[in-house]
Amino acid sequence: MTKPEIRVRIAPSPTGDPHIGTAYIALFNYVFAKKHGGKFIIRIEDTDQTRYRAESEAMILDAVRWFGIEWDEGPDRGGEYGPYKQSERLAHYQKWAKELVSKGHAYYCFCSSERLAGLRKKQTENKLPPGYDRHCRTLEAKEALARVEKGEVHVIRFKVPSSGVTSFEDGIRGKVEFENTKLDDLVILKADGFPTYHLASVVDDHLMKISHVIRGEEWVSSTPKHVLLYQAFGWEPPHFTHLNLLRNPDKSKISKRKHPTSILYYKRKGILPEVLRNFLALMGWNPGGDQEIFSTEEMIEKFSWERFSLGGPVFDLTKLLWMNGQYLKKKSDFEWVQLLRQNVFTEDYLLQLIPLVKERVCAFEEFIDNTSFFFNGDLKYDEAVLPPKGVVAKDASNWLVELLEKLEGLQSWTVEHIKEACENYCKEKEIKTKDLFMTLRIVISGGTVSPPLFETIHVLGKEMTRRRMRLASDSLKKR
RNA sequence: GUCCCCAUGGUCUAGAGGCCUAGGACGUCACCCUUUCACGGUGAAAACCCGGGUUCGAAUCCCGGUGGGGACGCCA
Repeated sequence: MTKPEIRVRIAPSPTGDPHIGTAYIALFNYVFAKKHGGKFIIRIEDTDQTRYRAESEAMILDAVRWFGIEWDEGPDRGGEYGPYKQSERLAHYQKWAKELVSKGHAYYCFCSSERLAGLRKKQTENKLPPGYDRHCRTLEAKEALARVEKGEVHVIRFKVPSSGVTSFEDGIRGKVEFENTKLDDLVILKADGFPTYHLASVVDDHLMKISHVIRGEEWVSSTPKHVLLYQAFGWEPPHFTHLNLLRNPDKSKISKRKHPTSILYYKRKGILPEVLRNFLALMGWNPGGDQEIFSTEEMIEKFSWERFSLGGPVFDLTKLLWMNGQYLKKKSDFEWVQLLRQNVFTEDYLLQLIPLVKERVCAFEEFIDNTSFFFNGDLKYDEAVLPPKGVVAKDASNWLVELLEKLEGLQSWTVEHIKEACENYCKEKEIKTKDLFMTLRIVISGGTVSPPLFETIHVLGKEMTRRRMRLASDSLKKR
């Protein structure tokens, strides 16, 4: 008998920027797979049509590739168990959801979102744990089917047993138990025919022969639901391992409001991918002893879950920067030239910059001065001049926060969209464009003189813009 | 509110009952090196959440509290 193959996956959902948490989870999945000669798979979980961003999928794949871990199967390279995009696998989920209905493990539910919202509100007000009241669970199967056939809007819910205990063996936490009475009947198939995460991941993990599910701690409390689903299907569940979540400096789950979370930010900043891997590895794991600098190959060689400690690690930019310096010092001068050409002075970036400064530069000696803020990280400027005359610091801080939200919501990062968002915001808030734009100019460029604002923001990119606006609004708030 | 997870300096961590006078790293401070800055070197301040057990002995095991986090969506 040969041992079953180790197969692990990451399942990012294309709803925004490639997330540092994805890189973290990916690293441990990858290392675990390589340690045991297994396969590492990427599956795109695009089952939420409302939050779906077309450009996000390619960005995530590119970011993971940059991060330096290669996948064996995935949406772009296929594999034996494809397709690797959930939106292309809808038939599976519908089939298996109906299977559960016919076996009596799931039922049609016709409750409206309004009813559910009202229910939740009432439960919360009465200090009860929110959850579905199983209103449709007792419907006659025949009657329900008739309503479905009539075209009534419905979802499919899973029938959680009303007694008993569901447990699983976590790879690093040991046995975790939940009482079934504490679980509610989760939706597995939405009204639009798309599956929820719970159904899709269980079906796919089974179909793709995933042996170990290594994911973030936020999934611990839904794992019993997944185990129950496996049981209902009559499938063998995979091994589950839940990693601690990366934290903001205030210990809450890492979030872009409080900490840069985009992988692109770190890339843009000039962090080497091998440093990010080394640093992330240290968030919970270490090779033993005092060694802190190590390659991913070394990590694979020495890896075991026994050396993984729980407790949410705060992601410390300062130490990351120190480590990056350690690596950079060891690079040869020639390697530096290569790295600078590949990461900083790229043809592509220079071509974006030149049109912005061409008219204001008479000789190349002026080029650096005119573009330095495009290459710098966090800027230094006199905060006193940030709020326009007659505006209090706190208001200016709010402008930045609110405008940033608008910019985050943009469907694409184009000059037109940025311009529109900024101008609309001024109109909405009855702010003088001159006031907002000067503040913004200083925040973005560090000075009162710069190339055209929207073009500048566009070229600077979302990650840096976000960082500078957040930093500025935070320090304004404190004034 | 309910359930689940976690708990060593400000931060990342070592520590698997005596090796702990709790080790390393980042950061901080001081000094040295140096025309400056940085690097580098030396040193310092800084932690076992609290209370009960178990044990000859507990940072380490058990229980309870406290604290932090996560989850409770037709989001993942």
